[in-house]
Amino acid sequence: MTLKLYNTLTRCKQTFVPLEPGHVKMYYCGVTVYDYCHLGHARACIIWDIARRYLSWRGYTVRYVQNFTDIDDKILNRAKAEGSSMQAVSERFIQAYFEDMARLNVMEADEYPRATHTLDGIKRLIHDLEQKGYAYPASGDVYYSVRAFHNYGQLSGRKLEDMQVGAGGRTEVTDTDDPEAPKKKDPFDFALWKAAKPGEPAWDSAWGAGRPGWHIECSAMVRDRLGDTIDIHAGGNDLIFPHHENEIAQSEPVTGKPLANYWLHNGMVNVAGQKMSKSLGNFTTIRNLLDSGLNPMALRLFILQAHYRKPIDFTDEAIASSQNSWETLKEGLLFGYKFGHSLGWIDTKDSSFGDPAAMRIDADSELVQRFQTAMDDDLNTSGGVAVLFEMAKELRKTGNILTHAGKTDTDSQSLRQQWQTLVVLAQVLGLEAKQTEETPSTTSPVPEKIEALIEQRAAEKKAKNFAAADRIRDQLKAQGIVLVDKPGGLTEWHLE
RNA sequence: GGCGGCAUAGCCAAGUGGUAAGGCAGAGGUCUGCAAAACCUCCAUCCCCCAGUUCGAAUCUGGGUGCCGCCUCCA
Repeated sequence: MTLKLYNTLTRCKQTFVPLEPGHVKMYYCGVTVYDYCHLGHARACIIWDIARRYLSWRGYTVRYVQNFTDIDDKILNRAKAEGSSMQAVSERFIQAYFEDMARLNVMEADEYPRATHTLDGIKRLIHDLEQKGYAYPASGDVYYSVRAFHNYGQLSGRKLEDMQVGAGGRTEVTDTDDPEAPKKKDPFDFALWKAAKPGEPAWDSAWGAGRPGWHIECSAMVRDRLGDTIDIHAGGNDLIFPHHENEIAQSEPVTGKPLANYWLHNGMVNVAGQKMSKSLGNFTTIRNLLDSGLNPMALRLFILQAHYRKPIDFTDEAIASSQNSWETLKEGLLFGYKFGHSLGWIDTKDSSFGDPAAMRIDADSELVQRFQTAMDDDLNTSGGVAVLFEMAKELRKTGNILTHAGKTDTDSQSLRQQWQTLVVLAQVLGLEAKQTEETPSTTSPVPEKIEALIEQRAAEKKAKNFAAADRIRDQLKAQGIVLVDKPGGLTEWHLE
């Protein structure tokens, strides 16, 4: 079986073949750190986290690099508004980023280059572009000459003559507010270097003090950290044009090589059918969402239910559905912790128990194969999740039978295999159930007391004082203790 | 104006030529004093519309309709 990925550059699904067998160089265009991350960022981060996890699971050694854009007008504006500095603002939101991602169980990248740490590489690249005739200085700024690059538009599939300048509605052709407009030879040219403005951070350069434009940092970081050509370049589909188009234009004339072999783009998160974005004001931050009680794994499921290239709609109903879905999956994932001991598994107390890295599963089993087939098809996560649910429901059922009947017909080792397969595959999607989620720390119930109450309830039932019997049941329920009446007048209890 | 995408049950969603995965929600039954839990069962003759190709179409082709994204802030 081969992994196929949809490549924006070629507009089709292609068999993934890395530059170097067994190794993958992957770069994800990360966030501009001027505010807390919202659900849209969560989607991108989770999807590329899963791409990376899946590649690793498929046996590749993945080198995963993600940048932080920490030089930007929006960061500066925020710093000004707060009477703070650009550095202080970006540090704060980088910290917040790490906090949010840890909660979402997004693995850390191998490296997190920042624009402010890549100035040498940026200046070198601009210098090379200038030497080769792709860039020109203009009163302290340096611009990229779009018409000098014949392949311009290859990624986004557009021609310069077909594009409307300012169609995005933010700049107008004759806009006098755009101070760069008169300096550009062509309206489509973009800034590689911006001359310093008074009171703003600036770095020395051959063109005078200033700061880099937005697109150049990614070209420079990829080159510095991963080399001239990488395997996978990922990001939101709103970055295809101009950001990724410009990255190609900046890198390829200098190196003479493709910047990336596979360009992968995720779809947007929508609210009421429209893209979630800062400018529309319809965004929800990750931390707000999680602080309001949404389980991070439920949020993952929300994102995984749809294919990564399609838009997904953020609604209360969808979130509630994901929350309930997670409860189902979680029961399957916790099976080993709840029943392993009673099934005679001897290692349930070991520190490595439940660790997917220590588990060996049957890679040829039908379920694993189905999972892999789905994921091999351009990361069809919703197909993969379906396999997880089938396994989780089966385990939940067995667990329920164990709770209610005390025994099961399925043999212990086979159950162990089923459980481990679920845990391992869930881990590939970054879905993990913490054992601690299960046990409420509020009250540790005293078994003798409960037994006494159960006996008391049985007596009340016998005397047909059902109201009194129900009060006892409700009282225990409030403490998280669920009573199970079984045939023959027996009552058992377990924690919720 | 240019480029691209999407349309499948009450909701979300996979499936891209062989007769509709999965999730959420819902219904009936068993059990029960009633519940809860559990167990069993059910839940799209059909995939936006029209025409065509084919033995066979949700899937391919042509034409519509509707919605969305990008066109120098963007994940």
